[in-house]
Parts: sequence; C-alpha cells; structure tokens
Amino acid sequence: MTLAEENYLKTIFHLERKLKSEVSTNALAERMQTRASSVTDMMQKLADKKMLVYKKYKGVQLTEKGKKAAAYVVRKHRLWEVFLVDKLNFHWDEVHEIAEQMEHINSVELIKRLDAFLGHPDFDPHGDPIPDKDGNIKKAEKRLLSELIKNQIGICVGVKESSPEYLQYLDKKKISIGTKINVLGKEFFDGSMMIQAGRDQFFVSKQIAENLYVQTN
Amino acid sequence: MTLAEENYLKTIFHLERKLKSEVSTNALAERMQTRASSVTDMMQKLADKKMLVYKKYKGVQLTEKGKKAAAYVVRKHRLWEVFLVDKLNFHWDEVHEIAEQMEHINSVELIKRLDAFLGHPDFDPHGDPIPDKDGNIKKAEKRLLSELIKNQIGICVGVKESSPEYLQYLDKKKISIGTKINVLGKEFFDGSMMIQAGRDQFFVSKQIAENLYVQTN
DNA sequence: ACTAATGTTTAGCTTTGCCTAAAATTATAA
DNA sequence: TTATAATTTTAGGCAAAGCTAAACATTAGT
Ligand SMILES: [Mn+2]
Ligand SMILES: [Mn+2]
Ligand SMILES: [Mn+2]
Ligand SMILES: [Mn+2]
Repeated sequence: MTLAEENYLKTIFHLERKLKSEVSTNALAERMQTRASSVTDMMQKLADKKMLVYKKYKGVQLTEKGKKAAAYVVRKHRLWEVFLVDKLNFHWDEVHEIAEQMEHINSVELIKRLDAFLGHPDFDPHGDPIPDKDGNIKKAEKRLLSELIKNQIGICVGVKESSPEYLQYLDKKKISIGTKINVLGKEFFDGSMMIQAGRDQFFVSKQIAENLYVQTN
Repeated sequence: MTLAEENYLKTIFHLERKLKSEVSTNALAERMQTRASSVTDMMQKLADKKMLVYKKYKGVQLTEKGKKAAAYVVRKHRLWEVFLVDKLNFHWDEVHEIAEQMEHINSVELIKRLDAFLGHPDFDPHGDPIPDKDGNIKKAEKRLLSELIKNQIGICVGVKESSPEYLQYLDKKKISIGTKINVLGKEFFDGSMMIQAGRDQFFVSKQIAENLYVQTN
C-alpha cells in the first residue's frame, strides 16, 4: 500500500458510509482535491489489486479486502490523534494534519503497542470510533444536539464536523467531550437553541447544534 | 524537503563525520543501496537547492544550510527512537526501521512537544547524541571498550555498531546502557578480553569490544 | 608517459501519481 | 425524443526518483 493508495481507500471508505452507495469519480475528486482523471487512474489500479469493484461510469465499491485496509488506516489515524491529545497535550483542533501524516507509518507492532500505551481507546478526540484490528467499528448510540427537545440533557460525545473553525468555536464556549448540555429552549422557526453548557448559558444556531453529538442516557 | 532528499542529507551528514572529508558518489551509493547514477542526479538537485557544494568528479560537502537540515532529520530519528523504547517498551534492536519512517513526519510543534514529553533527552537508546533544534551535537567523552586495559572499569554508554545482531548479542550477555564493565584480563595477541559485566564474567572478542562505548569517569 | 582500472556522469527508459484536453457516455429537460 | 449538459474516461504529458548502458575523468601500475 502506497501513501496515495491508502489515502484513496480511506476517503472511499468515509464516502461509502456517508452516501450509502457506490462512490462516484467526481465525489472522490472533490474530497481528495484532485482531478477526475487522476481518480479514474487510481480506481483502475485499486481494482487490479482487488481493493474495490470498479464499473466504468458507475463508480466504485470497496471489497472486503479494501474495507479492511481502509479501516486500518482510519484506526491508525485516530489512535495517533488520541496520542497527540492525551500524551502531547495538543488541542483537538490541531491534530488532524499531523495524524494525516502519521497514519501512513507502517508497523503492525507499533500500532499494537501504541494502542496499549493509550489504554485501548474506543474513540478519538473528536468522538469518532476507532476501528479494531479487524476493521470492526462499534457505533455508539449518539444523537445530534439538534434532535433534542426542551429540557432534555445530553453529554457531548463528539462532533460531526471537525474543522478547526468549528472546534475553536466550541472551545470558546467551553464545550468539549464530556460537557453536560441542557436544552433550555428551542426555536422552531430556525432551529436555534438556548442551552446550558457546563456553567454557562447561551444561544446556539441550528448549524452549531446539528454538528454536535450528545448521548442522552 | 522530500523524503528522498531528507534521506540523502542524513546519509551525507553521517558519512562526512565518519570520513572527515567530502563524500564520494560511490560511498553514498553504497550506503543508500542505490546506483551511482541516481546519486549524481540527487546531488545536482541538492546543489541547486544550496544544501551542498557539488564539484563534478570530486564529491559533495554539506553547506551550513544542508548541515542544519540533516541534523534536524537525525534529531527527529533519535527522539522517535527514545519514544519507542521509553514509552512503547520496544527493545533497542527493534526501533531503527520504525524511526526511519517517523523521522520524516513534518511538524515543528510535534517535535517540540515530543522532546518535552520525553524529558529533553540528550542521547538515544543506542547512546548516540540527539542534536538540538539548531543542529548542535554535544559529544560525550566516551571510549571504546577495546581501549581499556586490565582492571579498568567503564559504564556502557552506547554502541558504535547498532545492527540488530550485535544488539541481540549484547542482550544475551545482559549488557545495556548503564551496565558496569570491569576488564579482568586482556589478550594482546587477538585483543580479546575477559570482562565482568554486571554479575557475569565472560570472554569478549576484539570485534565485540571495539564496538561498545564506555565512560571511564 | 601511457595504458588499464576505477570512479563518475550522461543519455535514455521506467513507474508512480498527477495534470490538461479531447472523446465517450450517461443524465436532463424541452 | 432529441439536443444539451454533466460526468467520466482516454490520450498524451510532466516531474520525481529510480535504473542500465555508454561515455567521460581520474588514478594507478608499468
Ligand atoms: Mn482526523
Ligand atoms: Mn478525528
Ligand atoms: Mn536509528
Ligand atoms: Mn539510534
């Protein structure tokens, strides 16, 4: 697996779960910041390697082999994010770029030991699940903050969007994983909410609320 | 700096200190397991980038800029080796290959924090000095075990050769960094020695003794 | 000093991963 | 149902980093 191949597999993996269908050439090209023609080239190569099924003009679908390889890249990425936050005290909005590089380090033993060193974490610093060695992802029962109604309480367990901008907004509002959020009121017109997060009370827009995952026990 | 460029710089850096002269094309080709023609190509590229001075048929010499870049790669390599041994409990003969990959991760902040996390170590698990951010290497006063005479005592502080085979030999003999070694006798004919290492007494050949660094306070 | 051996560079090819432009296919909409 | 639009693939190239074979320089041996 070359670096480029790993990046393609990972992206297809994410898009497949998001779109719940085959992944189109253009969708991939946009996500990978590259050209459709480059994508086609790589799809043909990955099809040769039995990582995915490629049907001309019809998009691609990962094989079991491809899914496993992709999930392992995701596993490495998320374990390194945990390392960066838990051990090197990086902030959750700073780790993605670095993990993007570290996910390509190739050593089974390294990842095994890293996992143990971190205490076999199940979720990364953004609340995303870490696939196990075999590629299985346990999905937590979590809901979007925007789905809660007045007076419901949730614990923040992750983010849907994890851009630095959004994460920095959450920081400013002192919301992080584990923060208790109480819905004090909800505006039906625009979906905005008045919430209590930790000790503070303030409004959040629908856009904010529908990118935050909470657990309502 | 591409991965290939970093690897060339690092190798030139090591060869320059070893040979104390310009580095020849063939010397580099051998060390890098590549062909002389490939080396020539890269030397011309690195000369364009002012990383080294290249004189046709006369070998290359790093510029200050090149030396600094090379030392930084060495710094990253050795810090990761410390991480692997101290934090992930790898054995000192297992870390080089992995560090060979990790040394290319590109993030100044990452290395700054890693260094702090490791307690600003001065030496790597093989006893080699870790250059500081500016490329300065403090060299320890250390001598080869083979230079000691009968009844001298030294503390193992590093190895000259660090192949897995040699390191595994040392392990079998329970010699590691910090081990106290007492020269009980020395054979002038072949340079072999009877030593006491820790609690055990045994013979070591000249080849063993001239690859182990000790400090004789 | 000249020739042979050794060391180094150049020329020309290969593979990977990307690009643009053009051709082919599929989707949309009048 | 056709023409137009959008999507996708192919053709042809480029840069990086490697290779082999051939040419060129240096060094060494006689
Ligand atoms: Mn990430
Ligand atoms: Mn993440
Ligand atoms: Mn090493
Ligand atoms: Mn080392």
